[in-house]
Amino acid sequence: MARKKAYLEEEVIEKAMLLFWRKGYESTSMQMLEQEMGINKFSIYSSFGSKHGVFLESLKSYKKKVNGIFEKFKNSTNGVEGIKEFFYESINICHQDGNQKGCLISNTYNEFSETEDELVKGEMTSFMDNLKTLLIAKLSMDGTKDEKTIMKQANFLLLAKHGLATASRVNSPQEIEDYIEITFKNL
Amino acid sequence: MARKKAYLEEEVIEKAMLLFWRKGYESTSMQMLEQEMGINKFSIYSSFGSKHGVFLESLKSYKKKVNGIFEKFKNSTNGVEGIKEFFYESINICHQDGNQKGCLISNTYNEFSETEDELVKGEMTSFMDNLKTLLIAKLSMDGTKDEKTIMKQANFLLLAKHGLATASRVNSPQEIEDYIEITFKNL
DNA sequence: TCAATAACTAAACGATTGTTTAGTTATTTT
DNA sequence: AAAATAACTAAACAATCGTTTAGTTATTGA
Repeated sequence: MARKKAYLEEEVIEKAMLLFWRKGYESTSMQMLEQEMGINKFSIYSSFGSKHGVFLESLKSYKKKVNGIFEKFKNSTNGVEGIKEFFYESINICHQDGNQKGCLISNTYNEFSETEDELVKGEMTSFMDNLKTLLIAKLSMDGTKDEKTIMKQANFLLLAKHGLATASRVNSPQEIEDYIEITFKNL
Repeated sequence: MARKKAYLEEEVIEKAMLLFWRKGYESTSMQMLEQEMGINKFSIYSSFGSKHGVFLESLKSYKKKVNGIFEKFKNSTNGVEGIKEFFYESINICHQDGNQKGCLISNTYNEFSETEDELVKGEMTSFMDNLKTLLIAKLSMDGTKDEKTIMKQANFLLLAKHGLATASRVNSPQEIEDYIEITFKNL
């Protein structure tokens, strides 16, 4: 055939993801992406079609990153304690490398909430829906709570998780620690 | 002297604020501001110097808007119950006019957290610090809690308030209602 | 070895960003 | 009424945005 690609798409997307994670979508330019991904615009466009395409692939890459702790949470059998562990592990990812860049999913959720980008928003919504279903399952595990309580607590935790991810960009570790402790005190 | 201004700066800033509130800073263009404020670029620049200047004035305008409920909270004498009322009134502002645009302060906090804009970030931080001081005062009111507990609960509520304001853009009223209910059950 | 083909470089694309400026209109004071 | 002055209109500014395209380089299969 012809010349081979001098880069692996998976690798350059990982780099793009890290940039989007730090800066958000709108504030990241193609110029920055060129530099960070180490390939030029032509290559970016021939591999991913558009800036939007790079972003969607970056979201996939991030999901792979969190998939480990998500699977572990899915397989946990210790109810509320499993949820708490999941929260702590999620926060650890947010603080990775000493950064405070939050969670890419939550950041994206916030940034795109007022846009018309139904594709990205759909990705976010499905993620939240999956999390809610999982929370309900874990809360039901010990069999002591009625359905109404379970639904309320699931909504509470869903919002807490999103708020926590967002807050991890600006709040101190102590504030976050205190928040988690009290959140799980009465469940 | 000479010709009079055909607009009131206070009025056009109110309109700019509503636009920033809806779209955020970066996604709002001068073209949009012209249209929304009803005056042209020259007038905007002669009155406020720059887009950044318009934004800072808009933040002031928003603070005036929330100042009422903030003062009421400051003067409340019923401890935790006063905090809860303050939370509900804050959420009502977020959902004003049937919109779901969150709280401009929290939105700005999120959008600017990774920028170098120390001016805007300073405004946000001082706002949060004031809130924290106030929360500590209200939590101390009944005199039953030790200092350590008070600090933890203040951190918890600070994060809850920010998370709530952020979540109000994307979560349903039911989810928010459930969140507040359980949040205050844990105190 | 050589035509075929895909990946590369680099420059330019039109559109839009925030900002400025030249020229016109309206109001004020003497 | 006329000179002075500030607010207005509208066009253009340079810079940057995401995207495309023409031309070159490297690798492939025949």
